[in-house]
Amino acid sequence: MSRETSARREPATIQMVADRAQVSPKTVSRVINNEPGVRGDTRARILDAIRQLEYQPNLNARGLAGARSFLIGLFYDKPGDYLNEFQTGAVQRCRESDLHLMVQPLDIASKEMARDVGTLVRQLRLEGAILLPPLSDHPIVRAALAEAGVPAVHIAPVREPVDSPSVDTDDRTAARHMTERLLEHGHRRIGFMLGPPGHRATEQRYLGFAHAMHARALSIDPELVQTGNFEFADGLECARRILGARSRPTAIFASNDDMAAAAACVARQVGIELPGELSIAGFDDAPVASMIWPQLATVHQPVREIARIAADLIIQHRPQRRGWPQPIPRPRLDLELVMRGSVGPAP
Amino acid sequence: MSRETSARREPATIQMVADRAQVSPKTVSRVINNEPGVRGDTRARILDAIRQLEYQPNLNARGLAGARSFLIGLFYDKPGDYLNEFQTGAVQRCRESDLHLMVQPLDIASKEMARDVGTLVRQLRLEGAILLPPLSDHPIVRAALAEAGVPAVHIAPVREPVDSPSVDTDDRTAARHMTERLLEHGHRRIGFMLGPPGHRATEQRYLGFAHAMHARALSIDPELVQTGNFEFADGLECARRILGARSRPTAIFASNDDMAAAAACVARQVGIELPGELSIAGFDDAPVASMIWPQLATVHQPVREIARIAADLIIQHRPQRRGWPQPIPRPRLDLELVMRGSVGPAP
DNA sequence: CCGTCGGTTGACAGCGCTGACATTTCTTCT
DNA sequence: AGAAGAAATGTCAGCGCTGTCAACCGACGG
Repeated sequence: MSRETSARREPATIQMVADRAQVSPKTVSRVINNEPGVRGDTRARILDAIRQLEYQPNLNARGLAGARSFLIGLFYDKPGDYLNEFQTGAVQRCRESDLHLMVQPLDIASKEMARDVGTLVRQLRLEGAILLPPLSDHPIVRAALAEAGVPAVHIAPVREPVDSPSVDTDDRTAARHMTERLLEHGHRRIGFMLGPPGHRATEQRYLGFAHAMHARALSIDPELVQTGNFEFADGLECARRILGARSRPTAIFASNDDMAAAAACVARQVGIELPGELSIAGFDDAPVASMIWPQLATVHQPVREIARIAADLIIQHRPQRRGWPQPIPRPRLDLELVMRGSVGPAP
Repeated sequence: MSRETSARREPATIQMVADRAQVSPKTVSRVINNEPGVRGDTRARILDAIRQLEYQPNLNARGLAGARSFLIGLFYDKPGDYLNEFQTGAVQRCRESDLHLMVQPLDIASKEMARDVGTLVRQLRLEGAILLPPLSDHPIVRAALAEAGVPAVHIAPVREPVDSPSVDTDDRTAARHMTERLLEHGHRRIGFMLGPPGHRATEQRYLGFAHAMHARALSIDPELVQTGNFEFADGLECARRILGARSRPTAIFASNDDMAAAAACVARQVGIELPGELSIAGFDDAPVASMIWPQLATVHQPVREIARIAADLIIQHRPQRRGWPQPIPRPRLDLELVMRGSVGPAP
C-alpha cells in the first residue's frame, strides 16, 4: 500500500475518545488530568476508549491550553558521573508524574548564559529548574530563573537561596568521619586536596577535615593543602605538590575521587607504595573509585536519591503555584563512608 | 509591590511584536521561521521589535500549529561516559537549530519498553530519535519508532536498518591497528576481552584483532578470549580467567576501557607488573583510561562528533519529511590510536 | 408536587501560532 | 501609461486541548 511502514496510524485526538465514550471532550480531559467530579462508570468508559484508541494526549496542546509545559529543566556545568546519576534519578521521578526532563549544559564562563537561560526558559515555559553545583550559586542563572518566575531547586549551594529550596548532603560530617578513620589508622600528617572555590562540597569537606584534625589538636600543614579543580588532570599537579612537600604526608584526603585517583597515579609514578607508604581517601564514590587499584576509600553520594528529591520538590510545588511552602524545604541527607583498600595503617 | 521578584514580566506574544512592528502576525511568523519573501527593511523592523520585547516564540503554540515539536529524543540503555559525551554533542547541535534534546533511558530488559517508547514519542511528537547501542539493534524500539513515523538514526548498529541512517566508526580497522602495535612490540600470546553480544563494537573489534593475528599466521588461544559485558566488575572476572590461563598472555586487548582497567586491577592484585610483564590495551579513550597508572593505550572515539552528525542527520532530514534521501546516509568515521604507558615490549 | 442543592457533564471560547490562500504592492515589459 | 507577473503582506481558520461557566441530573425536604 504505502511506501512507509504500513502500520502507521494517525494519533488519536481527545475528540475521538470523547465520541467513542459518548461524552464531551471536556470530560475526557477531566479524566486525563485526574480531576475529581467524574462518575466512576463514566471514568471507566473513557479509560476504556483511551486504551482502545491508544490515545496519547498531545503535550503541545495541553501545554498551550493549560499554560503548562510538562517540562523540568536540569542545568549543569560539566558532564560527568555526577550528572549521569543525577539525570537518571531525575528522569525516573519525572516519568512517574508525566513530566519530562530537559537537560541543558550551561557554560559557566560564558557571558551569554543569562540569555541562554532566559531563552530556554521562556521558549519552553519550564515548570521548574534544577541547578547542579556550581550553577546553584550562580547569581545570573538564579536571576534569570527568578525573572521568568520558574521555581528552582538548588543542589548543594554555598549560600542557601532565601526563596528557593535546596537539597544538600552532610558532607562536613562525612569528611570528619573519614578523617577520623585516617587518624585511627595512625596517620598524623594528612594532606588535603581542595576543589575549586564556589562549590559547597569543597568547603564543607575541608571543614569536616579540619574539625577532626583540630579535635585531636593536630595542626594542618598548609603545604599539604592544595587546591585543584575536581578534575583528574589538575589533581596530578596538586598531588605532586603535596607529595613533593618537605615532609611527606602519610595520607591524602582528596575532596573528590577524580583527584584522589590522580594522587594515586602520582604516587605510583614516583614509586610510593599504596597503601603501605601512603593512604588515600576520596569523596563521591564515583565509578573510578573502584576501578583503580587499590580501590579508593571514599564517601558514597546518593546522587540518584538527591535527584529524585529535587524533582519531587518541584513536582510537589506545582499544584500550589504561589510560592514555596513556609518554611522552604531544605532536605539534607546523610552520607556513608565506604572504606576500601587505599586506606591502611600509617607506616 | 508584588511579593514575587519584581521584574517578572509576562512573556510577549507574536501579536505584540506585530503591533509594534506595524505588520501582521503572519509576517512576524515568517521572520521567526526564516521564511523567504520578507523585504529587508520589514524584517529589520520586526527583528527590532522582537529584541525590544525580548520576544520568545511559544514552542507549544508553534508546535501545535505547525505539527512540529522541536524535540529530538535520545534513547539509551545505560548511562556512562559515552552517554555523557554523546549528549553533550547532541545538545550542542540541537541548540544551533532551535531544537531541544529529550533524554530517555530505556531499560533494555523491560517488556514495557515498547509502550514507553510509544507513549513518549506520541505525547511529545518527537521529530526524530537517536538510538545508542545496543538499542540501535532492538527490534521493538525500532518497530515502535517506525509505527509512530519518527525518523531514527542508529548509532553503531550490528545490522544496518534498511530504511534509516546509521552512524558508525571503523572499529575494525582501529582494532587491527592496535593489535599490530602489540605485535610490533613482540607480543604473540594476546588475550582478548569481548563485550556483550549485540554490540557492533565488540564484533568489529574482535574481527580487527583476529584479522591482525591471522595476517601474521598467529593462532588465537580460545582460553585467552573471554566475554565480559563492558563493565568493570564483570571485567574483573573476565581478566582473572585470562590471567589464570595455563599459559599466560603477554598482552591483553580489551574491547573497552572499563574492562581494560579491570584487567589492570587484576594484574596488580596478583602481582603482575605493568607494562613490564603484561601490556594492556583498551578501546574508547574513556576518562578512566588516563586515570589509572599506567595509563591505558586505547582507541579514541570521537563521540561528540558522532553525536553531532547523528543530530545533524535528523535535522537535515526534517525539511523533506518524505523519507530519507537515497542512498540512505551511513557516515563512518575513522578512529585514532592513543598509545600510552600500558603497552610496552613483550617480556 | 415544587424548589433547592451538590454532584456531573457539556458548550464555548481561546491559548499563540502557522498553513492555505487572498490581497496588495512593486517590477517589468510593451 | 497600462497590463501582466512577481514579490510582499495579510486574512482567517484551526491545531488539540483546557478554563470558565452554564446546564443538567437526581435526591431530598417542605
